Amino acid sequence: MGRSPCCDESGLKKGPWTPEEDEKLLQYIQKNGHGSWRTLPRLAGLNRCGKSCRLRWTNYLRPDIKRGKFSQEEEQTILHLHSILGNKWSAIATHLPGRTDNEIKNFWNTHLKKRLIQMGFDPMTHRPRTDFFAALPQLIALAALRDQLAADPPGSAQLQPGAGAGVDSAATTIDGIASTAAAGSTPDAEAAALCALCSPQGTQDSTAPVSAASDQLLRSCTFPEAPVSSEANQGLGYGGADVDVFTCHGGASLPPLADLSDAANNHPADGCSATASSSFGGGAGSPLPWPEFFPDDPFITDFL
DNA sequence: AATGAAGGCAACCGCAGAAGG
DNA sequence: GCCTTCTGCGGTTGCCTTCAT
Repeated sequence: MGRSPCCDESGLKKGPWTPEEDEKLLQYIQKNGHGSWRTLPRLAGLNRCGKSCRLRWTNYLRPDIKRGKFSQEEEQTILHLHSILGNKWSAIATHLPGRTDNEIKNFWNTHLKKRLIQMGFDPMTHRPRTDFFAALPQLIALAALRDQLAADPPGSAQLQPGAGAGVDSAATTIDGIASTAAAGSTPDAEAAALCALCSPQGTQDSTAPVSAASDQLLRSCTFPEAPVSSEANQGLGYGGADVDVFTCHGGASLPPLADLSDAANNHPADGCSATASSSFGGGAGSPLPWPEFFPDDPFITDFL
Protein backbone atom coordinates (compact mmCIF):
# COMPACT_ATOMS: atom_id res chain seq x y z
CA MET A 1 0.00 0.00 0.00
CA GLY A 2 2.92 2.30 -0.33
CA ARG A 3 2.57 5.64 -1.90
CA SER A 4 3.36 5.96 -5.52
CA PRO A 5 6.65 7.74 -5.99
CA CYS A 6 5.45 9.03 -9.31
CA CYS A 7 4.24 12.36 -8.03
CA ASP A 8 7.25 12.92 -5.85
CA GLU A 9 9.55 13.06 -8.78
CA SER A 10 10.78 16.54 -9.38
CA GLY A 11 11.20 18.20 -12.69
CA LEU A 12 7.97 16.88 -14.09
CA LYS A 13 5.58 19.36 -15.55
CA LYS A 14 2.35 20.15 -13.77
CA GLY A 15 -0.61 22.28 -14.57
CA PRO A 16 -2.65 22.70 -17.72
CA TRP A 17 -1.91 20.55 -20.70
CA THR A 18 -0.82 22.08 -23.96
CA PRO A 19 -2.25 20.98 -27.30
CA GLU A 20 1.14 19.50 -28.15
CA GLU A 21 1.12 17.34 -25.05
CA ASP A 22 -2.41 16.27 -25.74
CA GLU A 23 -1.44 15.31 -29.25
CA LYS A 24 1.52 13.27 -28.05
CA LEU A 25 -0.53 11.42 -25.48
CA LEU A 26 -3.35 10.81 -27.90
CA GLN A 27 -1.07 9.56 -30.62
CA TYR A 28 0.77 7.26 -28.29
CA ILE A 29 -2.29 5.69 -26.74
CA GLN A 30 -4.05 5.26 -30.05
CA LYS A 31 -0.99 3.51 -31.37
CA ASN A 32 0.10 1.46 -28.37
CA GLY A 33 -2.62 1.59 -25.78
CA HIS A 34 -1.82 3.11 -22.45
CA GLY A 35 -0.14 0.00 -21.02
CA SER A 36 1.64 0.95 -17.84
CA TRP A 37 0.81 4.49 -16.93
CA ARG A 38 4.07 4.79 -15.10
CA THR A 39 6.20 4.15 -18.13
CA LEU A 40 3.90 5.82 -20.61
CA PRO A 41 5.15 9.40 -20.21
CA ARG A 42 8.73 8.40 -20.99
CA LEU A 43 7.70 6.27 -23.95
CA ALA A 44 5.40 8.96 -25.26
CA GLY A 45 7.98 11.68 -24.80
CA LEU A 46 6.03 13.55 -22.19
CA ASN A 47 7.52 15.32 -19.20
CA ARG A 48 4.59 14.38 -17.01
CA CYS A 49 3.93 11.81 -14.35
CA GLY A 50 1.87 8.78 -15.27
CA LYS A 51 -0.88 9.81 -13.00
CA SER A 52 -1.27 13.11 -14.76
CA CYS A 53 -1.34 11.31 -18.11
CA ARG A 54 -3.98 8.90 -16.93
CA LEU A 55 -6.12 11.71 -15.61
CA ARG A 56 -5.79 13.68 -18.80
CA TRP A 57 -6.74 10.67 -20.85
CA THR A 58 -9.67 9.51 -18.77
CA ASN A 59 -11.12 12.94 -18.16
CA TYR A 60 -10.46 14.70 -21.40
CA LEU A 61 -8.85 12.87 -24.30
CA ARG A 62 -10.74 9.61 -24.35
CA PRO A 63 -12.62 9.49 -27.63
CA ASP A 64 -15.90 8.32 -26.12
CA ILE A 65 -16.25 11.26 -23.80
CA LYS A 66 -19.45 13.18 -24.18
CA ARG A 67 -19.05 16.86 -23.58
CA GLY A 68 -21.53 19.63 -23.05
CA LYS A 69 -24.46 20.14 -20.78
CA PHE A 70 -26.00 17.33 -18.84
CA SER A 71 -29.42 16.32 -20.07
CA GLN A 72 -32.42 16.14 -17.79
CA GLU A 73 -32.23 12.37 -17.91
CA GLU A 74 -28.59 12.40 -16.93
CA GLU A 75 -29.33 14.87 -14.18
CA GLN A 76 -32.06 12.70 -12.80
CA THR A 77 -29.92 9.61 -13.02
CA ILE A 78 -27.21 11.33 -11.04
CA LEU A 79 -29.70 12.36 -8.40
CA HIS A 80 -31.10 8.88 -8.19
CA LEU A 81 -27.76 7.16 -8.01
CA HIS A 82 -26.31 9.66 -5.60
CA SER A 83 -29.23 9.11 -3.27
CA ILE A 84 -28.31 5.43 -3.25
CA LEU A 85 -24.56 5.41 -3.60
CA GLY A 86 -23.47 8.69 -2.10
CA ASN A 87 -20.26 10.16 -3.45
CA LYS A 88 -19.34 7.08 -5.44
CA TRP A 89 -18.64 9.09 -8.54
CA SER A 90 -16.98 6.34 -10.47
CA ALA A 91 -19.91 4.03 -9.80
CA ILE A 92 -22.34 6.71 -10.87
CA ALA A 93 -20.26 7.38 -13.96
CA THR A 94 -20.66 3.79 -15.10
CA HIS A 95 -24.34 4.53 -15.59
CA LEU A 96 -23.71 7.63 -17.64
CA PRO A 97 -21.91 6.61 -20.79
CA GLY A 98 -19.46 9.20 -21.95
CA ARG A 99 -19.41 11.06 -18.68
CA THR A 100 -16.42 10.95 -16.38
CA ASP A 101 -16.51 10.69 -12.64
CA ASN A 102 -14.73 14.01 -12.44
CA GLU A 103 -17.30 15.68 -14.62
CA ILE A 104 -20.15 14.24 -12.61
CA LYS A 105 -18.47 15.23 -9.38
CA ASN A 106 -18.02 18.78 -10.62
CA PHE A 107 -21.57 18.92 -11.86
CA TRP A 108 -22.83 17.71 -8.53
CA ASN A 109 -20.77 20.15 -6.51
CA THR A 110 -21.50 23.16 -8.66
CA HIS A 111 -25.13 22.57 -9.61
CA LEU A 112 -27.08 19.76 -8.06
CA LYS A 113 -25.79 20.07 -4.53
CA LYS A 114 -26.49 23.76 -4.41
CA ARG A 115 -29.92 23.27 -5.85
CA LEU A 116 -30.81 20.66 -3.28
CA ILE A 117 -29.64 22.90 -0.49
CA GLN A 118 -31.53 25.80 -1.94
CA MET A 119 -34.68 23.74 -1.99
CA GLY A 120 -34.20 22.72 1.61
CA PHE A 121 -32.89 19.22 1.01
CA ASP A 122 -29.90 17.75 2.68
CA PRO A 123 -27.59 16.90 -0.24
CA MET A 124 -26.25 13.84 1.53
CA THR A 125 -29.50 12.28 2.61
CA HIS A 126 -31.67 13.77 -0.13
CA ARG A 127 -34.25 14.47 2.51
CA PRO A 128 -35.73 17.70 3.73
CA ARG A 129 -33.47 19.26 6.26
CA THR A 130 -34.87 19.30 9.75
CA ASP A 131 -32.39 21.38 11.64
CA PHE A 132 -33.73 24.82 12.28
CA PHE A 133 -30.75 26.88 11.19
CA ALA A 134 -30.25 24.95 8.02
CA ALA A 135 -33.85 25.59 7.15
CA LEU A 136 -33.74 29.23 8.14
CA PRO A 137 -33.56 30.65 4.63
CA GLN A 138 -36.57 28.62 3.68
CA LEU A 139 -38.37 29.70 6.81
CA ILE A 140 -37.73 33.33 6.01
CA ALA A 141 -38.96 32.82 2.52
CA LEU A 142 -42.00 30.99 3.71
CA ALA A 143 -42.76 33.68 6.25
CA ALA A 144 -42.72 36.26 3.52
CA LEU A 145 -44.91 34.07 1.38
CA ARG A 146 -47.30 33.58 4.20
CA ASP A 147 -47.58 37.31 4.69
CA GLN A 148 -48.25 37.68 1.04
CA LEU A 149 -50.84 34.96 1.04
CA ALA A 150 -52.50 36.56 4.02
CA ALA A 151 -52.68 39.81 2.14
CA ASP A 152 -54.23 38.22 -0.93
CA PRO A 153 -57.81 37.00 -1.06
CA PRO A 154 -58.11 33.27 -0.42
CA GLY A 155 -58.01 31.20 -3.54
CA SER A 156 -56.39 33.90 -5.57
CA ALA A 157 -52.98 33.47 -4.03
CA GLN A 158 -50.40 33.59 -6.74
CA LEU A 159 -46.75 33.54 -6.02
CA GLN A 160 -45.03 36.64 -7.18
CA PRO A 161 -41.49 36.45 -8.40
CA GLY A 162 -39.18 38.62 -6.37
CA ALA A 163 -41.78 39.37 -3.77
CA GLY A 164 -39.23 40.34 -1.17
CA ALA A 165 -35.57 41.06 -0.94
CA GLY A 166 -34.71 38.27 1.45
CA VAL A 167 -36.95 35.79 -0.19
CA ASP A 168 -35.25 35.32 -3.46
CA SER A 169 -33.89 31.82 -3.39
CA ALA A 170 -36.69 29.88 -1.84
CA ALA A 171 -39.39 32.05 -3.29
CA THR A 172 -37.91 31.65 -6.69
CA THR A 173 -37.81 27.95 -6.17
CA ILE A 174 -41.38 27.87 -5.02
CA ASP A 175 -42.35 30.00 -7.92
CA GLY A 176 -40.45 27.74 -10.22
CA ILE A 177 -42.27 24.72 -8.97
CA ALA A 178 -45.68 26.21 -8.72
CA SER A 179 -45.93 28.39 -11.73
CA THR A 180 -43.57 27.04 -14.34
CA ALA A 181 -44.31 23.40 -13.95
CA ALA A 182 -46.61 23.32 -16.91
CA ALA A 183 -44.44 25.38 -19.17
CA GLY A 184 -41.86 22.78 -20.04
CA SER A 185 -39.14 25.18 -19.08
CA THR A 186 -35.82 24.22 -17.64
CA PRO A 187 -36.72 25.20 -14.08
CA ASP A 188 -39.74 23.02 -14.46
CA ALA A 189 -37.71 20.04 -15.41
CA GLU A 190 -35.23 20.74 -12.67
CA ALA A 191 -37.96 20.95 -10.11
CA ALA A 192 -39.49 17.83 -11.50
CA ALA A 193 -36.23 16.00 -11.20
CA LEU A 194 -35.88 17.08 -7.62
CA CYS A 195 -39.48 16.38 -6.86
CA ALA A 196 -39.05 12.91 -8.26
CA LEU A 197 -36.56 12.32 -5.53
CA CYS A 198 -39.26 12.19 -2.94
CA SER A 199 -41.81 10.60 -5.18
CA PRO A 200 -41.79 6.84 -5.32
CA GLN A 201 -43.77 6.83 -8.51
CA GLY A 202 -41.51 9.33 -10.11
CA THR A 203 -38.44 7.24 -9.69
CA GLN A 204 -39.50 4.15 -11.42
CA ASP A 205 -38.66 5.31 -14.86
CA SER A 206 -35.56 7.37 -14.85
CA THR A 207 -35.77 7.95 -18.55
CA ALA A 208 -39.26 9.37 -18.51
CA PRO A 209 -39.58 12.37 -20.73
CA VAL A 210 -39.53 15.75 -19.12
CA SER A 211 -43.13 16.41 -20.01
CA ALA A 212 -44.13 13.30 -18.13
CA ALA A 213 -42.10 14.48 -15.21
CA SER A 214 -43.95 17.76 -15.36
CA ASP A 215 -47.25 15.97 -15.22
CA GLN A 216 -45.94 13.98 -12.32
CA LEU A 217 -44.95 17.17 -10.62
CA LEU A 218 -48.30 18.79 -11.11
CA ARG A 219 -50.11 15.76 -9.87
CA SER A 220 -47.93 14.96 -6.93
CA CYS A 221 -46.65 18.15 -5.43
CA THR A 222 -48.61 19.24 -2.42
CA PHE A 223 -47.97 21.74 0.27
CA PRO A 224 -49.22 20.36 3.52
CA GLU A 225 -46.45 21.03 6.01
CA ALA A 226 -43.09 22.65 6.25
CA PRO A 227 -39.94 20.52 6.17
CA VAL A 228 -38.74 21.82 9.49
CA SER A 229 -39.07 20.94 13.09
CA SER A 230 -42.44 21.05 14.66
CA GLU A 231 -41.36 23.87 16.94
CA ALA A 232 -40.35 25.85 13.95
CA ASN A 233 -43.66 25.13 12.36
CA GLN A 234 -45.53 26.27 15.38
CA GLY A 235 -43.34 29.21 15.98
CA LEU A 236 -43.95 30.54 12.55
CA GLY A 237 -47.49 29.46 12.41
CA TYR A 238 -47.19 26.82 9.73
CA GLY A 239 -50.08 24.59 10.41
CA GLY A 240 -51.26 21.89 8.12
CA ALA A 241 -53.14 24.26 5.89
CA ASP A 242 -50.24 26.49 5.20
CA VAL A 243 -47.56 26.45 2.63
CA ASP A 244 -44.97 23.78 2.32
CA VAL A 245 -42.61 23.54 -0.52
CA PHE A 246 -41.04 20.18 -0.37
CA THR A 247 -43.58 17.55 0.24
CA CYS A 248 -43.88 16.45 -3.28
CA HIS A 249 -45.48 13.14 -3.72
CA GLY A 250 -48.90 11.77 -3.95
CA GLY A 251 -50.30 11.59 -0.48
CA ALA A 252 -47.83 9.92 1.83
CA SER A 253 -45.20 12.22 3.23
CA LEU A 254 -41.61 11.34 3.72
CA PRO A 255 -40.74 9.80 7.04
CA PRO A 256 -38.81 12.13 9.29
CA LEU A 257 -35.08 11.77 9.37
CA ALA A 258 -35.08 10.55 12.92
CA ASP A 259 -37.21 7.62 11.92
CA LEU A 260 -34.98 6.34 9.18
CA SER A 261 -33.56 3.37 10.96
CA ASP A 262 -36.89 2.49 12.41
CA ALA A 263 -38.50 2.68 9.05
CA ALA A 264 -36.16 0.00 7.84
CA ASN A 265 -36.86 -2.19 10.78
CA ASN A 266 -40.55 -1.66 11.06
CA HIS A 267 -41.61 -1.87 7.45
CA PRO A 268 -39.76 -4.73 5.94
CA ALA A 269 -42.26 -5.26 3.20
CA ASP A 270 -43.04 -1.75 2.12
CA GLY A 271 -40.09 -1.28 -0.13
CA CYS A 272 -38.34 1.05 2.26
CA SER A 273 -36.50 -1.70 3.97
CA ALA A 274 -33.72 -1.96 1.49
CA THR A 275 -30.54 -0.64 2.93
CA ALA A 276 -27.83 1.03 1.02
CA SER A 277 -24.20 0.50 1.77
CA SER A 278 -23.34 3.96 0.68
CA SER A 279 -21.10 6.19 2.65
CA PHE A 280 -23.54 8.87 3.65
CA GLY A 281 -26.12 9.13 6.36
CA GLY A 282 -24.13 8.03 9.33
CA GLY A 283 -23.20 4.55 8.36
CA ALA A 284 -26.03 2.58 9.90
CA GLY A 285 -27.41 1.77 6.49
CA SER A 286 -29.80 4.21 4.95
CA PRO A 287 -33.23 2.90 4.10
CA LEU A 288 -34.47 3.92 0.73
CA PRO A 289 -37.46 6.19 0.95
CA TRP A 290 -38.62 5.01 -2.46
CA PRO A 291 -39.38 1.45 -3.30
CA GLU A 292 -37.44 0.83 -6.44
CA PHE A 293 -34.42 2.17 -8.18
CA PHE A 294 -33.53 0.38 -11.36
CA PRO A 295 -34.87 -2.65 -9.58
CA ASP A 296 -33.58 -5.20 -12.00
CA ASP A 297 -30.25 -3.60 -12.47
CA PRO A 298 -27.49 -5.90 -11.24
CA PHE A 299 -25.31 -2.89 -10.80
CA ILE A 300 -27.72 -1.51 -8.24
CA THR A 301 -28.28 -4.78 -6.53
CA ASP A 302 -24.58 -4.98 -5.92
CA PHE A 303 -24.92 -2.00 -3.65
CA LEU A 304 -28.03 -3.03 -1.81
C1' DA B 1 -14.87 50.57 -19.27
C1' DA B 2 -12.93 48.92 -15.03
C1' DT B 3 -13.05 46.10 -11.14
C1' DG B 4 -14.47 42.73 -7.85
C1' DA B 5 -17.30 38.57 -6.95
C1' DA B 6 -19.02 34.30 -8.12
C1' DG B 7 -19.21 30.23 -10.82
C1' DG B 8 -17.32 26.45 -13.45
C1' DC B 9 -13.99 23.27 -14.53
C1' DA B 10 -9.45 21.02 -15.11
C1' DA B 11 -5.98 19.26 -12.58
C1' DC B 12 -3.49 17.97 -8.36
C1' DC B 13 -3.03 15.57 -3.90
C1' DG B 14 -3.24 11.95 -0.87
C1' DC B 15 -5.32 7.73 0.54
C1' DA B 16 -6.72 2.93 -0.15
C1' DG B 17 -6.89 -1.41 -2.37
C1' DA B 18 -5.18 -4.72 -5.80
C1' DA B 19 -1.52 -7.05 -7.91
C1' DG B 20 2.93 -8.92 -8.27
C1' DG B 21 7.46 -10.41 -6.60
C1' DG C 1 2.87 -13.30 4.76
C1' DC C 2 5.29 -9.13 3.76
C1' DC C 3 6.78 -5.46 0.97
C1' DT C 4 6.70 -2.65 -3.11
C1' DT C 5 4.52 -0.84 -7.02
C1' DC C 6 0.64 0.54 -9.60
C1' DT C 7 -3.96 2.06 -10.31
C1' DG C 8 -8.22 4.14 -9.07
C1' DC C 9 -10.96 7.12 -6.39
C1' DG C 10 -12.71 11.13 -3.86
C1' DG C 11 -11.64 15.60 -1.98
C1' DT C 12 -9.74 19.88 -2.78
C1' DT C 13 -7.46 23.67 -5.03
C1' DG C 14 -6.52 27.20 -8.19
C1' DC C 15 -7.10 29.29 -12.57
C1' DC C 16 -10.07 31.10 -16.05
C1' DT C 17 -14.44 32.91 -17.50
C1' DT C 18 -18.67 35.18 -16.76
C1' DC C 19 -21.57 38.23 -14.35
C1' DA C 20 -22.75 42.16 -11.52
C1' DT C 21 -21.82 46.68 -9.86
